Amino acid sequence: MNVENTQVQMRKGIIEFCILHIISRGEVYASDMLEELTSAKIMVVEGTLYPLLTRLRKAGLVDYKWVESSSGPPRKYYTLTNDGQDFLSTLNTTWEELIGSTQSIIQATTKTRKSKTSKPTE
Amino acid sequence: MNVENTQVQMRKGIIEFCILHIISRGEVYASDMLEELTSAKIMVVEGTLYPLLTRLRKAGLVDYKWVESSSGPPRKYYTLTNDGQDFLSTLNTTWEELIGSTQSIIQATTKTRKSKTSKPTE
DNA sequence: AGCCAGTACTTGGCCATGCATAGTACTTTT
DNA sequence: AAAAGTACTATGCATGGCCAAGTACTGGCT
Repeated sequence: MNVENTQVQMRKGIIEFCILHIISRGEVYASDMLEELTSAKIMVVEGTLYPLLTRLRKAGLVDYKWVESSSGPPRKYYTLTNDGQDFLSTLNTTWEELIGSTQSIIQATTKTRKSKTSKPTE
Repeated sequence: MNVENTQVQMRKGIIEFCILHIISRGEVYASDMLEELTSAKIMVVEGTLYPLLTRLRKAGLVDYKWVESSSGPPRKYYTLTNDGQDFLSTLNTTWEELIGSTQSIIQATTKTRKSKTSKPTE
């Protein structure tokens, strides 16, 4: 149990959320997404992103089309499906609730504690 | 890939963060923590909390002492160790960075997109 | 005393995600 | 033709949340 690992765990699920957001703003392919995530200080590697995109496609949340590139192999440009947009809307709500809940916990002071059952330190 | 599962994944690691915060505010036992998490709308069940507390103890981040109860079996009252406090400090920074990064992604508008390599939809 | 309900904690197994690593395929450069 | 670069694919591992069943202690009830 080290800090690095906990930081990884904290990001689980959030990466998916971010990817959906990025795709929702316009057609992109994998390297575009990696660039945006990196510039936002969310470090993601290929081995994480590609399997995730495959999962999203199999779930019907995103779709893609092949577009030939002038410099290399063709690229998969992704778009959100209707289901994907609904999914993202739900996640937006979930995210806000999660932030709110967490903030309420980390900002709570000791006086919040209901001393109904707790009063050790004897 | 359903919403429920994604919501579960989003909370990974964050639960650990919240638990450490709750313990940092004073001695508590498991039911106290469950109560605080529930009132903050973070649904956690015993099967999640107890193994987590065991992990934290084995990692030396928390410690506990047995306190007899007037209504049932004795309870484990948890406290943060020095290592636990250091760990929590680091996580606080991680949390703020994660929030900031995610907000920057979900609030970005299309104009943010660097059209260096991307310009399909022809 | 014997039994049941409530409280607190424990354990084993399942599933999904992030990631490391290696590999395939296509294009351009030399 | 060989090498380098780009884009995508596939496999296997580690971790955490959760379900479910189980253990152990206490107090109330008959």
